[in-house]
Amino acid sequence: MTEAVLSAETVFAPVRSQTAFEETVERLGTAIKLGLLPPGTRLPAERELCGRLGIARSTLRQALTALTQSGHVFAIRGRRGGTFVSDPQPPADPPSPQMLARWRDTCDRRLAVELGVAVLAAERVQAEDLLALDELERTLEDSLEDFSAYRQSDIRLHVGLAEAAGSPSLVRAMTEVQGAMTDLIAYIAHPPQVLESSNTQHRRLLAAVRKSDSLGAVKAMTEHLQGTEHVLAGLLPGG
Amino acid sequence: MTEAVLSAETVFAPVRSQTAFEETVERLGTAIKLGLLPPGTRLPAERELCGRLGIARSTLRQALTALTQSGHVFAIRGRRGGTFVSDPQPPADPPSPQMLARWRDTCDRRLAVELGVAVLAAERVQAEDLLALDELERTLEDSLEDFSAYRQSDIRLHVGLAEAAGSPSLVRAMTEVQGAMTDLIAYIAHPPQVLESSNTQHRRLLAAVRKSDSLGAVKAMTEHLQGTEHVLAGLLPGG
DNA sequence: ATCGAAGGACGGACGATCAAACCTTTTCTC
DNA sequence: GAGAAAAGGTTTGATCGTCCGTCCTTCGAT
Repeated sequence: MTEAVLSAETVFAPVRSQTAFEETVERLGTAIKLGLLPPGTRLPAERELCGRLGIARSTLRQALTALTQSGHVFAIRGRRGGTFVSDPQPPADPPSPQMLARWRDTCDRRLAVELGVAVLAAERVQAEDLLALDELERTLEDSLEDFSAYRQSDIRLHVGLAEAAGSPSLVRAMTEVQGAMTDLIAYIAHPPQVLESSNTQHRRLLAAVRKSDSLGAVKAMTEHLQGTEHVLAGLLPGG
Repeated sequence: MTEAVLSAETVFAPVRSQTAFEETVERLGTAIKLGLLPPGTRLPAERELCGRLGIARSTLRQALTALTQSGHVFAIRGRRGGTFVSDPQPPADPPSPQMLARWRDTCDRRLAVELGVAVLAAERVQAEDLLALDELERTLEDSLEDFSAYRQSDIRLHVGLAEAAGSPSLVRAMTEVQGAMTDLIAYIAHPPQVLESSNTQHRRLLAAVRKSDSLGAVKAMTEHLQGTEHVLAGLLPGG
């Protein structure tokens, strides 16, 4: 009976109606911040992109204008013009208070996505996926001194795992949740030794995935995520 | 490099902008179908509910009208009136073609949510939660002959676990994904022996959660979900 | 010099949503 | 029995987001 009441809390919680404009800014902005669309990348032409996104061109232009003003993209007119990802990217802005207030919930969501991805990747990974993932892991080894570069490749690795898991929803969820995590950890110092231990976990994770060892992948991933969570718990309120 | 292309596929995928009206019908309808709002339940008064949902009263009424016409709720006027969940509920309509086409993706999403919930519940469950979960598990034992009743309690158990996990997002995600699963499995026969083995897995799951054995919970949950997936794989295309 | 492909700008139409009233029904209270 | 109160039901107008179509501007390729 107390259960019905608890569920009702979430059933009757506010409906979050993002507009197409907001959602587009979010999607493109996150992809850019995560490095999924690296600096210099040319976006599809407006007339094509609005079709792909399923929105009107005017709505897409609103989003692109916002991203232009925030410095994430710039436009070049004329033939061979287009909209390009800026280089360098503008500095990330500090996490919002609401973001900080919900940091644990964000970590929980991330946990779910990453565990699901770990299990499915272990079940479904292809040889070619493993080659790409190994390459990314090697890149990570060489980026211990540059957190920005490290984080970029780290994201690629995790999103790459989601792609190897073969679930479109989980790829989407992974990018969303990595975007949220990036906002949280951008301002936190990550000394090389922390990244080193993170890499150890990456290796264990990939080894388990290679052996199709779902449980091993879960174990490695759990430890991997606990590292982040402990750091955040020490620095943020409500830890 | 091939990776950037793959990610772009999902980055540029259509933005799905549900209207407040649609989202409200979905939320309330799912909660009702899942039994989170049992027949006879009185919803909060319109003037209060629209405030809680963060929408205008006219929008809420659109949603309530839709749910009334589909037979899920009915309204009584006058003082002491209100909007009530119908008893009995209208029969579920068959899964849509798109639903069937994406069934594997739905299972993947479910896997992620359930694994995350399993791990977090094992870490955070309270004694009182365990009492309620045990009670639900006992109810399940007595419902082997009535799949409708079984499914209802099954959902309660899984949502209850999500609540024990203490993550609002995961409670929401769990109800969403259980709603999707319900659409998929409503028309599939579930003989008592299948439910019996499902119960065995429930017991193992709860035992692991009780021992704060995250890995055991993951293992039990994985096996539990594989049962469903195998059944679906045998009956639906793309298996 | 011209054409084509790209971004840029404008305006009308439409639908979803909101806000604020007001109406009708029923029950509780005095 | 006469309100008052609490609920659903109705109406109206304004606002905003979005779509669609059209046209303008820029500039590299031919």
